Amino acid sequence: MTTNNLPQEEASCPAEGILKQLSGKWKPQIFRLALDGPVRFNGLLRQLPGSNKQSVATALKEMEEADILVKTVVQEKPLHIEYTLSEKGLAMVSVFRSMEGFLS
Amino acid sequence: MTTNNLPQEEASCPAEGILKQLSGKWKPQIFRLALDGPVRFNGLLRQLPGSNKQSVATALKEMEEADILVKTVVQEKPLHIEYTLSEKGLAMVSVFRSMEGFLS
DNA sequence: GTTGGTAGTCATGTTTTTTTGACTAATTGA
DNA sequence: TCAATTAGTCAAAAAAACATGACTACCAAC
Repeated sequence: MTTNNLPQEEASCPAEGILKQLSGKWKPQIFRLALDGPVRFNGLLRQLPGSNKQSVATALKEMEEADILVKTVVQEKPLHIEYTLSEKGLAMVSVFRSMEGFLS
Repeated sequence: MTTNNLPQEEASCPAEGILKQLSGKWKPQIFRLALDGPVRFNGLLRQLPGSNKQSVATALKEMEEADILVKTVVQEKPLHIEYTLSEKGLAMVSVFRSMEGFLS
């Protein structure tokens, strides 16, 4: 058999994939805002000073792909899109909480 | 008074600093190896295929500065240097464990 | 029909992170 | 004294992440 053709990360450190899903310049803050309720693209742009469309769009897409956020088209006027924490996302609160003990 | 001159990260998301201390291409794996006992510079280079001196040196320095690892000169022959998990580093195991529930 | 809000994409440029390869310097064993 | 092992540093290049500005497309109000 072949020895190991998984990306070395996953093989040697299970936490590494999760770490990647959560890190980046805007993801932690988006996560945090999503804890307070559904977030929206333009809303995030306003709530995250210094951010930009491209970066927010990328973060949202990656967090959706990682099944942290769920994207929903809301059939109300004005028609818009909401991003909500998935069950997995919600469960990840424990990860964030475990980090809050280390405020230097 | 001034409103808020902290780096926005720390202000808006406490976990963000810790996330930064743990993320990077090699830090999680170094952390994991350090769980099994003291690690050494050349040893890490051998144990982390694809790594390089510069990156390992930087990771070790940053993890030392973040008080995750403690650097010790071991007065044995051959005289060498060991990096051991600090108390804080050891406590951070809980952070890694909290992530291990999310293996996709 | 023009303005303004929704949610983006695309190409490009800048900045940060990571890698490469050469080099240093002390210690040890033959 | 020569070679190997220890643990790095340094400058430069490559790769990845992030930012900028222009543009698209849909819908609603005026």
